[in-house]
Amino acid sequence: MPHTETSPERDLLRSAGLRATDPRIETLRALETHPHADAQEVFDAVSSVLPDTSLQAIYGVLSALTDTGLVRRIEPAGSPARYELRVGDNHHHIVCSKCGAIGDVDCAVGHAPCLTPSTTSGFTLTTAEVTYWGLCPDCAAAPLT
Amino acid sequence: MPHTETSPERDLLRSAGLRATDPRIETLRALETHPHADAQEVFDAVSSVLPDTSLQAIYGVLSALTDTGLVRRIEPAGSPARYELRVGDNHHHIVCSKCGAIGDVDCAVGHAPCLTPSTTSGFTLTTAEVTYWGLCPDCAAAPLT
DNA sequence: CCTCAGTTTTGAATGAATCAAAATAAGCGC
DNA sequence: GCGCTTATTTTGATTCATTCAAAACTGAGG
Repeated sequence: MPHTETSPERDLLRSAGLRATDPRIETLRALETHPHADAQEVFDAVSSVLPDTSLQAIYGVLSALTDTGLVRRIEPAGSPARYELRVGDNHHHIVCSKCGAIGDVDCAVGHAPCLTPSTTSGFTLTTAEVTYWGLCPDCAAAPLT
Repeated sequence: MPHTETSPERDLLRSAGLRATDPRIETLRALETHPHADAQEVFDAVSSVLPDTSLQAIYGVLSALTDTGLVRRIEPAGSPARYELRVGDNHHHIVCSKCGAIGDVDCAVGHAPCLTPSTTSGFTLTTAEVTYWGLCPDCAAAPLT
């Protein structure tokens, strides 16, 4: 009888109109523990609790969660897609250009105007996305490798 | 005797310390004609002039040009890598979330401060990248398909 | 014009992600 | 609680963009 009991993850799934399955519940838990994990990392984490889970199931879960807005997908250049729980929304990401590590960055200061482009080539603008690039603490500390 | 004559592309390559080969010259020309082209599109354009060129050669050319800063590589989520000639640097990109088309956008207004994050999770910041998302004129005109 | 390192060709391999059919199970109504 | 229906997962194969590697070639300095 898998997960007859209630849980925050179960409620979250149900309120989004999704069935509360074990892989989905464990995927949400994995993302709590591993922010910015990619599909493989989520799979590894879920597998340790549900050994019969397939990687394809994880892809399916992640895309269902992304479609319903429970999870956000980020795709930095040169990195596989990464996922994070949607927690409010005022933050961007900083990516280590050496090792690919990702950090959260609070919304830039003084910027409501910043993200308004001056021209849009005829496009209808819906969102602006900011990605910062730099070095994570570890890579900055080991510049000579 | 391929390209003994001088040309803007040849000079550009030589001044970057690269050998002026036909595939490189034609790749630069292809990017003048096709801004934001991906490797396949560059290959198609170059092939029409140099039928013996291989796709792998194009990948090699693009990575040499990118490494020397002659060309900039952009990688919007869900799109293969795209390339553009480095022309000054005050612009960002707007991507059509429906068809993937890309447009240039002049630097956002009033923004020197905008791209300064308030916290950086311990990362050393080097650059900030802005990507706008929206609908291109064509996709905005055909919302019912 | 010759030589050699930088390039390209040719052919194969990788990694991330998607597709599809069959098997399974969540949660509705009874 | 019990089936039924449909959403979800499993299983297995496939696509696409990109990279790797060895051999053949060629630009350009001497």
